[in-house]
Amino acid sequence: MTPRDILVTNALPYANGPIHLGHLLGYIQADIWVRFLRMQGHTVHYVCADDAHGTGIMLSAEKAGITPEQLIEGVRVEHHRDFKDFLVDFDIYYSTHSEENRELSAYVYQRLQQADAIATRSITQLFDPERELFLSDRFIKGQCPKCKAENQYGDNCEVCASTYAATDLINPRSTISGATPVPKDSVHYFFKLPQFTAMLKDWTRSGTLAPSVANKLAEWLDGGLQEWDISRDAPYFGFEIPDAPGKYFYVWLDAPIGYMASFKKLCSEKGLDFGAYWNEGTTTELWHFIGKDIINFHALFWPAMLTTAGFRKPTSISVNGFLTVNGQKMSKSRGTFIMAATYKEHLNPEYLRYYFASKLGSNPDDLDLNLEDFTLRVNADLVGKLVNIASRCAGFINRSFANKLSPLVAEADLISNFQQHANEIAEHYNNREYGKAMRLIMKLADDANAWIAEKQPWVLAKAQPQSEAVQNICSTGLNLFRLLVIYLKPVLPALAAQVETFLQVAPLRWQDSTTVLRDHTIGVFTPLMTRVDPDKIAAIMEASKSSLGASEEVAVIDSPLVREPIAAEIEFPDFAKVDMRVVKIQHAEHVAGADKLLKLTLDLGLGTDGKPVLRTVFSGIKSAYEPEQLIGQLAVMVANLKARKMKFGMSEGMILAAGDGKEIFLMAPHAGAHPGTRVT
RNA sequence: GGCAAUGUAGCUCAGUCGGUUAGAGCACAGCAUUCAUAAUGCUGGUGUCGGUGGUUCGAAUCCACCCAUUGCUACCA
Repeated sequence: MTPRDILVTNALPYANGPIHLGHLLGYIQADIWVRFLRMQGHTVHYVCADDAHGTGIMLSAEKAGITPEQLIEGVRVEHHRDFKDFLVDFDIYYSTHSEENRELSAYVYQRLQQADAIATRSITQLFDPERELFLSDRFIKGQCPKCKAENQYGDNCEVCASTYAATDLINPRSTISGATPVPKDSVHYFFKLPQFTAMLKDWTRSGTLAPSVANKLAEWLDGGLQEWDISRDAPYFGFEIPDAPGKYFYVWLDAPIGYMASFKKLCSEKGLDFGAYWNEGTTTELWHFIGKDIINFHALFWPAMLTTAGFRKPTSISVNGFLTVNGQKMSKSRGTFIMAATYKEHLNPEYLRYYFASKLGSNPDDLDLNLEDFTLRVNADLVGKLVNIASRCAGFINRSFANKLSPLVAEADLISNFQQHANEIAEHYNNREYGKAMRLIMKLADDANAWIAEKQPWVLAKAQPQSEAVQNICSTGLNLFRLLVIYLKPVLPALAAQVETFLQVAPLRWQDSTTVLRDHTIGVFTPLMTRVDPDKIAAIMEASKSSLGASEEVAVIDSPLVREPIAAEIEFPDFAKVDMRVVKIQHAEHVAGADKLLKLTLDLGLGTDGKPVLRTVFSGIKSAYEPEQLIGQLAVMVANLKARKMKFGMSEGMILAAGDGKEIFLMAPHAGAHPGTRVT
């Protein structure tokens, strides 16, 4: 096996909130890979850092009344602790707000400039005049220009899904100050991405990416790349662009460079060769583990930047999907938005590592953490199957044979069969097909238990406790267990460490799967892992509800008035144009083929001819009312509204109702009002 | 709206270069066992493989359309 030299990075979490279970999926995936390769004897450097720049951090710090530097250092320590708790074994956990990153970002930028890959031009953006800062789309809300839905973000409408520019919003307002944003021009710096289209098309199809990821990128590549805006105006927490006072690098410019910076710091600490991992033409490997939400940054912008700046491109990018809990998006109200720290308080992190591993493949599919399935699977596989093998064999060895394994094994074929699977399992790990590896390992655990059940050492021990056969069988069982633990060590490093102590062996490496313990003295067995207590799961969900539900409420005030602010002022004559009348609903019926409409016949009272004036109105109130309950009721209609042809007929007016789209309430006069009376 | 991914037993997932009665683990039922953290073994039923139509001697697997879920739609973080 040729030794590999690999630099592995994990996506940089944003230094603006705690690590949750969704984050952990990607980190645990990468960590398992790193641990596996290290066990095989390869050289792996594993780096990460906090992503510490941007408007979000600036505003959070302000809100907390501290400096951004204070905020990000506090969060960094917390993040690093969470990762350690989940046994994610980084060589360094740094920050993008570092001197190394400032220098590297400036360097890369200057190389881009020299290569004529930077353009500048003035663009118009919305500006918060109160706070004096430019507003990105997520900080602007207003009415959708297409469907008129209220309270939509500046980039797209969640109701009608149309996309638009923030400047197109009706009645836009800053979510930071509430002020009405004004358009303002400013010079921005752009990375000329389109000139790399051909290179990227080749690179994305060169085997560095999973096919489904390459397909995703093809959407952008075929649709035509745009120049990428890499500057932000002050005030902005980040690095100022060299020779451009008041202009800062956009956080996503310096975030991936943070991988380099973090590694550079590690190099200076450990005397490693930075260039051996980053220079063009190097033979070492560079792997990025990321979530599928940031594919474009890593597989489009980043390789283009690296190439232009004279660095190597990534060997591969491994993409993971999102985590769902109980089949749904993580939700604060359901208690499934679980923080790493909350989980850690109640449950063993290795349970989660195993569960993720058992369901992870190399593809970027979403992964569901079904808490009931989690409990059953962990208990059955780890406690019932795996640990049980040691538990049922160790007693005999401890009690009757002075902790000594026999010089012989009872079933050499079985052991050798276990050993022969090492390569296949290794292949699965290497390909990040952990689910396949776990299935295979658990199949072997089943075989081990079945074999012990067949040999019945307890029956032999009853007749003759000191029987050599008993020692051989149990020694074989413990050897099988040892092999399984070697195979599981990348996933369960803490369990493996306990087993190393129990078996009194040096830290297990992959190569150790070729050997067998004979004539070897072990320690006394103590329970290695306990079952998942369902009460703990309930406690986690309860804690997740209370800790997060509350803080969330404070941040966002939700009321009809907030969702839909009062419209622009009008004069009385404008109001007087609307002629509203009391009506009696003479008849109401369902409309065949209509999802939302009811057909109403409204009685306006007697007309000049002495006959009742009747109007037909189609009203979208089907979801809230049954026709029968409406008949005979009083209501209010707009009587002078121009008739409108609808799919199901003419609608001659509108009936007044209050509603937010979900609930609907008809307006009704108090009892005694007469049909035809004007409402003013 | 466009694009993409996903949709296989109660649950979580394998499985498709088209080919015998569609698989695993868990759950469930019965039996056995009691060395082991009530752990283990054996046996057993379970599915219109999202829907409709097509190609084919033959389709979970290929094609078309549709439905559902999720995501993306880069000058958001």
